[in-house]
Amino acid sequence: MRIDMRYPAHQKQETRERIVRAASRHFRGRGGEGVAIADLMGKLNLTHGGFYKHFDSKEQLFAEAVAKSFEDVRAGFAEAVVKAQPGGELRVLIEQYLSLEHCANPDSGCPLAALASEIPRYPRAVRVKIDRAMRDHLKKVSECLPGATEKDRQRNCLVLLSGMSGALTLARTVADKEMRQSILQAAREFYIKAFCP
Amino acid sequence: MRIDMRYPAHQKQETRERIVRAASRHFRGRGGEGVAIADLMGKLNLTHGGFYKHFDSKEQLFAEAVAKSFEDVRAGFAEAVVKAQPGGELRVLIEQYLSLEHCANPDSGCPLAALASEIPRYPRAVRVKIDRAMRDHLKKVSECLPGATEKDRQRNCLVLLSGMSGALTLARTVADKEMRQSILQAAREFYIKAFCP
DNA sequence: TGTACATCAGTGAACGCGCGTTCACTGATGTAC
DNA sequence: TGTACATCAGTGAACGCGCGTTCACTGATGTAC
Repeated sequence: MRIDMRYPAHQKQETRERIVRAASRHFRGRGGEGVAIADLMGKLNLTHGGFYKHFDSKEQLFAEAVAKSFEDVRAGFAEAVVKAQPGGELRVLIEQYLSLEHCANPDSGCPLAALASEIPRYPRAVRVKIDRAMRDHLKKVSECLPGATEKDRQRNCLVLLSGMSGALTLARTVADKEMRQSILQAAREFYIKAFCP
Repeated sequence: MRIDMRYPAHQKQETRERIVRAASRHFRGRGGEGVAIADLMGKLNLTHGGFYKHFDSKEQLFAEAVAKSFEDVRAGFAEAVVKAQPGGELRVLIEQYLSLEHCANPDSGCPLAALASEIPRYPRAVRVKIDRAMRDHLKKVSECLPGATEKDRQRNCLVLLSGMSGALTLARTVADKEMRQSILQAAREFYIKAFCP
């Protein structure tokens, strides 16, 4: 009897990560119900059947993909922030978040803006996972914010991030380009004034 | 040959309105894809086939229902505002919007918070219709806001409404009740300080 | 070094269900005469 | 006042499609000996 029959290679892990990465973009771009497993796998030159070798369900993938999206966004923040002059980090963060570019590219942007209104409708297990990722995100981003105590900074961060995501979503909703611009601009000015020392 | 064969009664109009009203609640509560025509009609003791005597498509209904939702919300505002002491209208509006009650009842609440992130994915025709309703809403609500010119007030209104809807959506997303409370409270304090003279 | 073989990621057909939309129909309404 | 009949809101079976999930399979990997 064999007891030590090892599985081959770590390639599985890699495939799994490719799926999550692709899903993260697709979900943000098209919403939870706009993404079909077969399509998603097809984009990676895989067939849909294999999906269940990696995930229990589409919902599980959704939760992981959203969590991953927060990390993505933070990476984008970090990139922008190092280019900022000292003291101007927060301003850069706000300007980037409320940019036309972010507005036009939901699939690589903030998952809160892209998916927020559908998340509350997912089952608790999914939401708990997303919740954790979000708190983590909040905690990390709050380091850039003003506030005497950590609690203060986190409260500010909550308000800033939710406010900006609301403004971005609103901008994406309106059909008129000019209106979109002016929403973004008004929000930029407001949040910079409110939060940048 | 008869030329003047009138249709019977105005009852059709009434049915149509009942459908829009029910849809307005259902869509807010479950999202665009969470509502099935047959279900919706069933709730009104009608069968699904008749739906197409009133609407071209589900999307058309969605657009109308969302537009209707804005009116609903305004009616709720108006009700709260008359109870406020003079000068305190805006504060009441903010407190009501960011209340636990609004948070717990998306189906009778703000469509922006309930549906915002899926609207951008609808075809242009739908968005244009929703857009018009939203501008109308904005214009009317902006009368309660501070600001020297009408443009100023509208800009403020844009920022306030989008910000609050972001905060409300975030509160609905988190799984933990205490966190939900503290999001709402932080946002309430912030927006009251920022906008109430 | 070579051969048998267990494992398991990935394949693709099939299942089953939900649901938007169509369509032939029914029966109540109310006008024409 | 009564009767024939056109209209059309509402019915419910049927169609067709998309899609999540399952399952028997294949073939490459790499271990055992």
